Parts: sequence; structure tokens; C-alpha cells
Amino acid sequence: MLDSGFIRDNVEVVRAGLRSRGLDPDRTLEEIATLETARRRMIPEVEALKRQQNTSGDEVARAKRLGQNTTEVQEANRARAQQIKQLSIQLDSIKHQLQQALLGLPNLPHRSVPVGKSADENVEVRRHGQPRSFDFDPKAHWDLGPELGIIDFERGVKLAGARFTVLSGAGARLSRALINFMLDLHTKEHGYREVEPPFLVNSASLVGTGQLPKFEHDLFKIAGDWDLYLVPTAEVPLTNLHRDEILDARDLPIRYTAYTPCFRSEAGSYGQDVRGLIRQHQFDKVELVKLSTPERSYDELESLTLNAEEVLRRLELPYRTMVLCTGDLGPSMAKTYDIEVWLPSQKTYREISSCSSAEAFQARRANIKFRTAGAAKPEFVHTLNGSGLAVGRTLIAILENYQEKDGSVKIPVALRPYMDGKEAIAPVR
RNA sequence: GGAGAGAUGGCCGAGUGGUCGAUGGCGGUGGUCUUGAAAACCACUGAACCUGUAAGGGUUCCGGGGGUUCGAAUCCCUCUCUCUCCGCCA
Repeated sequence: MLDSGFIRDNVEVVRAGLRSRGLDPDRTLEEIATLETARRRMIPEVEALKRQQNTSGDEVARAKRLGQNTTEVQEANRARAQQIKQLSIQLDSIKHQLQQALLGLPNLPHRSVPVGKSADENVEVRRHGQPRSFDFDPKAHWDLGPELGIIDFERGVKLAGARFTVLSGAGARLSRALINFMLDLHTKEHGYREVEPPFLVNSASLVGTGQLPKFEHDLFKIAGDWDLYLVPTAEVPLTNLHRDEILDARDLPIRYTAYTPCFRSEAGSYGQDVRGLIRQHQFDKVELVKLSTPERSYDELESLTLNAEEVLRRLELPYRTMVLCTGDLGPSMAKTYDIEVWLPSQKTYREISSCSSAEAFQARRANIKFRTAGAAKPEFVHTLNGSGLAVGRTLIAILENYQEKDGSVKIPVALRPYMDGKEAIAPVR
């Protein structure tokens, strides 16, 4: 959420920022300006009446103590109470409309973000590792997995439906190994605190991080009389840990990591990545979240991105890091780096992590502030998050990049301690 | 699922219709004292919004919403949450 005062004072900056996302914000901005003006006109009106009412009430109390007649004042107050109530209802309605309009606006891109219309205009910032050259045709994971007997697509469909999958044997073990490997790296070497949050969250949490009110169709909602949704990412519970709190500047930056399953309805993605594990309704992810002061937040974004990349470096998987252009940036985010891992079967780099700063956009929605000793007022924190990494896609990358001509898959050295020293997964006969 | 109790400032805890934003304690910050520290003493110690360059001024907030009243932390209704006991359960 953008600050209405900031919008008022910087309409052109806001307009330009929203346009760079490919939006036409004129009508919304006009609506916001109208509501904001009305709000600021009405508040002093109502407050003046309340003040009269307070003074008058004190007079009644004083007069009653002296045993005087107060009927007239009381009559006047009764009328004024009615007036106050009516105006307050109007004012509340204006505030509500303003809030809804503000919640619907996306974040402004950071000035360092390249301007562009679509993912085609994202810019590569670095690349690591060489895609391996195969002396045979590398298979896709949707062939390798079943041949190894570790991914079962059919039974996933039987149990739940399309875009659900069963991992078993070495597949399930590899997934768990990856989760542990990632959590160990981030907690022991990168300074994150491990958290196990609820996998269901309420709507206030989802408003806080920006999934609601606009993107309800991407979520799985619990049926019945519950205000609960399956988490689409651990970003939601981790960022909301400090919702409605004022933190001490000395405790910042706060770094959290969590493993959670993630649930997404993937509405509107029909026909995309229908084969394999790339796009599922349920997938595992180790998430990184930071709360930072505004001054440090872009340094923190750089280090968070490197923390995520480190997973791929240790696993010796080739990747590249892209900075998303304005047109491809998620609504809540001011700047995003996507990390893309090489997939031999597709002969291309595919997204495996997304590391972003929301600046104060989420903090304003979730009301997360910090106080600096001696400062007059608390300030909003900056929130950052990134996948560190998406487990399913990492598993795919290992299968495809580490496959051998005989159909077996080697296990990356860094992962072997988590696999009882096992060096390879062999195909079933 | 059944029965009961409760929700007040960072924390504990008073307050049952009229200067109550709210007594007191703890914690925190600053100061006095001390070579330093502790103790003791003194002062300060919430947030949001409106107005103002600022200093300042004003309004609101005692879990949320609604009601009664000239006036509500205090009375009524409702919702949410927490706790205790019973039942069930990993």
C-alpha cells in the first residue's frame, strides 16, 4: 500500500511509476485525490463538534454538582450528538473507500529497475556455472522421475487431481534432504532464524502481504465458516509474524527462514507447464524473509539474493540471475531478482527463486514499524523475501543436470551427507 | 462438543456513569550521588489522525462492532480471542 500523503504530494511520481508497470492509473488516482480531499475536509468539522460536545458535557457535570437545571444544554447536546453521528458515518465511508482504493494499487518500482513491458525485457545481472554438454540426449524430469521410480504423476492425479504429484523412495528422500540442506545453510551460515509457522493463515495476514483483496483467485480457501487459506508461500506467515508491532531498531535486520508447503490454485495458468513438477498446486519451499530499516534494505536485498544463489552454487547447478523489469514485477514489490536454473531438457533457464524488496508496501499494510532511540515517531520497516529455494524445482534441476547415459542420476556432493552418503539413484528395471 | 471465567498502556495490575489517557508497581530513558558500578532519590516514559514551517493546538483509542445517556473503561447487545474444568483426539 502506498501512503496517501505521499500520493498527494507526489502524484506525478506515482503516475509515472504505475504507468511503467503498464497500468493506466489516472482514474484511480483521481478517485483517491477526491476521497483524500473529502476526508481532510470532514475531519476538522467532526472534531470541532466533538470538542464542543466534550466542553458542554463538562458544563453539565459542573452544573449538576451545583444543583442547577441543565435541561437546555442537554437538549442542545442531544441534537449535536445526532449531527456528529451522521457526519461520522459519512467520514467512515470515505475512509473505507480510500483504503480500498489504496489497497488496490501496486507498489512503485525502485529507480534501479529497468523499464520494460514483459519478461522478455528482464535484464541478466550475473551468471554462474556452465551448462553441461551431454554426449546423449538428456531426458526431461517427467521421464526420468517415473523411470527412476521416484516420481509418480498418475497416482498424484488419483489422490488429488491434476497438478498434484507423489514423490516416493529416493525422490521423497531427496526432497527432504534438500529441505534440510537449505535450512542448515541459511540458519548455520547465513544467520536466519528457523521458524515453523502455521500452514493456514487468516485474511488479515494475506492483506498484510498483498495477496488480498485483489488476488483471492490464486489461493485455496478453507470451506465452511472459517477465515482461513492455505499458505501460498511462507512469505505470508513470516512477514506477518510482526504485524501490528513496533520493533526496536537495534533488533534489525530480522532474518527468518522457514520450510513450508505452498498451495496455489494457479488460476489462469491453463496450458502452461502442464507436464512435470514445474507448476503444481502444492510444492515445497524454503523461504527467506527479512525485516530491515529503509537505509539498509537494498544491501539486504543483495545479500538475500546471494544467500539464495549459494544453494545452487553448493549444488553445482548452473544458473543466472535476472533483475525483473517494471512490466514483470509483482504487484507488492519494488524490485525483484529472479534466479533461474539451467534445465537441459528445455535448454533454457527456469525460475527457481524470486528475491524481492517490498520496501514499506507490505509494512504499511501489515502495520510493522520500528523505533529508533531518540526518534520522534516510529517508522515503517522494509520487508524482503526470497525463495531459498523452491524445493521441487531444485529436485528437477538435479535430476536433469546430474543424469547419466545409463539413466541413473548422481547425487550432488553437498547433498550426500543428507542421503546417507548415497552417490547415485539408479533406474528401476 | 458441554460448563464457567476473563480481555485495561512494553509487562503486572487498580478503576463500576462526569477533568480517567486512565492510581500504583515493574521495566525503559535521562539526571543527582559515586573513582566506577550498584543502591537510593528526582524527572521523563503509548499510538493514530487533523492543523501548523515550527513551537504548539485539537480529536480519537481501556479486545472488535453496535446500543443506552447530555456524558461510557465503567451499563446493555453482539462478535472475536484467551484461560480453567469435562468430553474427544495426534
